[in-house]
Amino acid sequence: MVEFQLLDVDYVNVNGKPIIRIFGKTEDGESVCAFYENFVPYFYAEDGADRVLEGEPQVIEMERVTKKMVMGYNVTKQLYKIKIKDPSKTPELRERLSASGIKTYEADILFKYRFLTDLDMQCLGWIRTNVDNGAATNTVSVDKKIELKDMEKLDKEKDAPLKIMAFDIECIAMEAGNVPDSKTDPIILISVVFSEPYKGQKSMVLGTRTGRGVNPYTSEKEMLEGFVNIINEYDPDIITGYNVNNFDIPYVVERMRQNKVKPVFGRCNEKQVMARKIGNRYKVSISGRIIVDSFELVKKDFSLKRYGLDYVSQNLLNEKKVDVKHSEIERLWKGSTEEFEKLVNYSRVDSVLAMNLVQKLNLIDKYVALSKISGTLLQDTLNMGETTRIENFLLREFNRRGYVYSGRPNQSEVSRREKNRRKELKGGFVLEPEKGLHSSVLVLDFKSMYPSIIRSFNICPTTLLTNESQEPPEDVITTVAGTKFVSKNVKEGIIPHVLEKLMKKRQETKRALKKEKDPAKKKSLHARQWALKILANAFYGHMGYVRAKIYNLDIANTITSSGRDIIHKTKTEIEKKYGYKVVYGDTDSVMVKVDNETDMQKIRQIGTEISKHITEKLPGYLELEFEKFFKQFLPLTKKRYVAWKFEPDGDGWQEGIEMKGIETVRRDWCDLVSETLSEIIEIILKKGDVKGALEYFKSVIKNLMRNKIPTEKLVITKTITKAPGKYEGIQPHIEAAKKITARNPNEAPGIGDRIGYVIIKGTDMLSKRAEDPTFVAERGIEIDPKYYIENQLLPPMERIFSVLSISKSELLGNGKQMGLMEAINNYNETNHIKVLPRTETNGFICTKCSKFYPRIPLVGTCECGGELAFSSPKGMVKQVTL
DNA sequence: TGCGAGCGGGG
DNA sequence: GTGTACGCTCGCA
Repeated sequence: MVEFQLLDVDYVNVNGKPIIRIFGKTEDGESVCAFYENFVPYFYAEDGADRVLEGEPQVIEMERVTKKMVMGYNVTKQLYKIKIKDPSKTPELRERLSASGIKTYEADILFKYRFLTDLDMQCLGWIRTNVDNGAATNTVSVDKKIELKDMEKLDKEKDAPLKIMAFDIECIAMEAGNVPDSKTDPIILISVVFSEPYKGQKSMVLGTRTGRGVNPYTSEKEMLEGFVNIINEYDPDIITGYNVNNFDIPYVVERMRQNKVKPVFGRCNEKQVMARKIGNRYKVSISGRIIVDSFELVKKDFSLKRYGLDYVSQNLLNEKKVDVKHSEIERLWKGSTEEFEKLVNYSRVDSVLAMNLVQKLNLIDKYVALSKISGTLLQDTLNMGETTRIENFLLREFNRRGYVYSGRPNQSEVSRREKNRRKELKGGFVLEPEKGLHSSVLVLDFKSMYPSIIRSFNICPTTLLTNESQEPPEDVITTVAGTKFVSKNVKEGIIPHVLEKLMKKRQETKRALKKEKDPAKKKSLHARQWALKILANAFYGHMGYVRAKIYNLDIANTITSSGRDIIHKTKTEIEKKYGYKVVYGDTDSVMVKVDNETDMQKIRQIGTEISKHITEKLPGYLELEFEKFFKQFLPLTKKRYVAWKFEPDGDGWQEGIEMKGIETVRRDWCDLVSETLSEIIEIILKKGDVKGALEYFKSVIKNLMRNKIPTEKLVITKTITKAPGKYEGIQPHIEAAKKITARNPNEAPGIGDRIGYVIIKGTDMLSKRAEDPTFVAERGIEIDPKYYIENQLLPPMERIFSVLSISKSELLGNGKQMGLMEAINNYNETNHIKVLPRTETNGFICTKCSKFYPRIPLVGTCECGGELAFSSPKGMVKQVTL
């Protein structure tokens, strides 16, 4: 008997017959490959297929079947179920049929998914088989080979232990300053890190130079062969590294090709590792193993200013890279023993960090949970988007109930949909926010609004009444959008049904999570409830996604218009019944100003009371919830606000600053901006002191004018993206790079390097005044305060103050809300810029050439010399006086 | 405001 | 492999 957990599936063609291979792992950590024969590929096609495929040798059998269609209530069709020999011939047959105007169904389901769906097997699910014989094949390299004859699916929560291997390569670019080219530039070092010791070692560095801690090889070819052997012997389930998908793996594969080394380090001895270029990215696959690119996962899961390995490991792991610049690698490689050792260590640490990111941040937990729920293979869950998961999930649910799933839209269908969607799909309801700083605001949210709407109105392609629907029944729900769905009594929609299952499972999981003490189980339960939420929330978006197989604009519109209707009614009811003002609302939430109530007990009570009342009045499963309390709430525009929030936390409250649509960290801002912005927001919200915030802003400007701000806070960072000569315009970071190069040709920055610079005083054009911060600090060169005030500080600060200057004019002295302008003029007499309060304006427009500016340009006039006027969505408003 | 181009990470 | 595969930021009108 063997029990194993399913990790990956593929198939091989043996004598014209496909054999499914299931790669898995036992609880003891043995790798398994189970072969499943006699699974026949098939698809469906409409009438006429018999004629077109007459005499086709691929066809084994054509069976007449009646299938339910996904789109429209009670639509059935007579189809042919066409069984064929070779799954890879399907596209060809599909195209032939389609050329004759015959529609096909499920002819775009990958064979491995056809298998998983029909046998109802889950990725990471457990399988038990009584056969324990080694299958007679040496095409795979695993601990156990099994012929899968009789099997049983097990309901087992436990996960098999997965072996991880991280690696990183170093190479030297022939052309200095360029990224190495795998066609010409050899690999010099490969570092490898193991999650379980391999030959007693936690890590290894392979190299073509001898030295301490290096496994030496006489040539690159030999080293690559050594690398292949290590992988195959260690037999990892997961291969990771930083940017392995788009750099290391394609690079290694190409070097192997150059050196005539077979890139075979998957669990199949016959399949080479694939690294195919698609667009400007690579798609890589290693059969039987899972590639986890820690760079791509970090980028998806964490919001950071930068994603370089140095920055990422510093910020997420609090671990440091060995400090080696790319330009130094060649020198270290050719240098002294010590220098070489530094390089070896540098390489090793990079692999360690890639491994630590995966392990310490639990990067794959979420994807494991998503795979288990959606039935998508882990590798696909990692690489692909939500669409794949939803479609894999729904294929099972629809097939199980006698439906044949719709096909993927072709390019022309996609563009047709895109055109209509832009015109016709209306989004959620966003209330124009009441201007000003509000105190005591309740935030009430609809719990999973769109899923609840879908369930409440039984919204599903299979319940939608279309003109193809047979015998429209009496019991019909007419939605606010005018669409009609049969009620649940007549027939429960599949999507509402699965949503109910998912939402209930989530509640159960959350309950279990509360009781669970074991940290490992807690982690997996947490990931599970998260994945259930993500999947449930994705259905609405999916049906409104133009590439979805079950795209339906009417359904998407029904969901959003129901949402708008509900929010609208909620607002009206709250204002009518309680006399409170709804100051803002967005899609599924309303913000209610509760006079100036500050008693937290009372707040909670009012919030609960309103939610309860509204919930009772609403149809179906819709539920309004008291989410949190904003002690101070400052809306800037739709979708953008800052607030001092208090979230209920047991009997107490969790306090914090919430910012929506406002970034305090942006890569093109220097630290001074982020710091000042955060500070000002904090003063306004927590102290309610707009004047104080203004004073603070003035003091920052004062310090800037007196050259008292540390240079490092003024550094702006940009990446060199192409050769210096290829830049058309003059750009500050390029000018700074030129200066660095001129002073020290050894340190010349190249393509891909990030350049930090500051803007110094002078008469040259701005870009020419960009300077190396170290140089500026050493020489005590004066920075240009005007630049920092106008280009860096002012735009974000003005966004905050402009909404306040109107509503809080009493604080600044009546009619003298130009405080910000004064602040600047006090310290800079030559300044021409006036900050005007933003009322109905969305920017500025030239009176002469009509060029639009979101903000007043520095020079105060348009490029063409024309004068600027306020622009509003309704047109030009009034003249700007400068 | 609304859209298209272009780049990220890696050495 | 029953393949065709981003997603955000920035500059420009």
